[in-house]
Amino acid sequence: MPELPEVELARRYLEGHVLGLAISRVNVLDQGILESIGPEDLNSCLVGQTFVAIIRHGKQLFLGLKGGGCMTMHFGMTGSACYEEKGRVPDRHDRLVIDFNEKGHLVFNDQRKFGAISYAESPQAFIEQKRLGPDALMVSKKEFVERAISHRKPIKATLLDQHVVAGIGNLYSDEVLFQTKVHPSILSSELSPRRMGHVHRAMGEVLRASIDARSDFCLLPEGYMLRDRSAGAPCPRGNGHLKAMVVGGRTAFFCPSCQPSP
DNA sequence: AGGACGCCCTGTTCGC
DNA sequence: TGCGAACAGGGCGTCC
Repeated sequence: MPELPEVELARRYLEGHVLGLAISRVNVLDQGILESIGPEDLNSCLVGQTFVAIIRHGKQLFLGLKGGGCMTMHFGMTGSACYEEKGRVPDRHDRLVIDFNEKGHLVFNDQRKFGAISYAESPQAFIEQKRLGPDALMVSKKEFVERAISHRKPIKATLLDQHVVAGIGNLYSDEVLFQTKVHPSILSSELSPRRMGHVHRAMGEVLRASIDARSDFCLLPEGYMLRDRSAGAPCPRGNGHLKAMVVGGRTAFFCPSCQPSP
């Protein structure tokens, strides 16, 4: 499930593969993934252009165009992007293919179609239009604490709210709360600034650790619950077993012993 | 403002 | 064995 670390890895990957290539054709295989733009318009926005920068904000990617403007890309749950040097063996979940003059292709694949592609004048314009909060890796402790503490809802729901901070999904929110020993259903507004500061620090550490591990959970440090996030799995600190509960409409895994209920 | 749903979508897993 | 229900999950919309 692409969250900030996976999207950052995709950003680096695209940066290393598609910059500077001349776009010759956009082939929309499934219009369902286009958001507020049609295939023809997207085609005319892109053809003849080149990508000059790949920018990430939270879980959102922006492929900046030489002539200004950018293609936006969101991976939803199952989305991925890859560059193919030669002809690609077609996959039934390929949703959009961008051909380059140099013969390569950028393929956007998305099994469950929760992903989205659109066009924006700038990343900033898109971020404002969607009212996304600051990026989880960029936000200062001060701003994060202020924003998060102002919400009277479970801390888990606050971390998942992209308007508060952008980039955290269900899995990493569990890890951040486990690392800080905070129960997922404690109200954000009930946490002291000091503890919320700890959540901020853990958020940065967890996201960076996952990027460093190339998002391979097996390579995460010992003591990370994402190495085995399931009900009944042993607590990484040896304090019993993990438990599942629904918070803010999502399944949260936590350690009842390390993260005492409010 | 926030909670509780429902919907989108499809592959997997579970229960009968 | 086989079928359908439940589930997962990000984001958005609706109603209370």
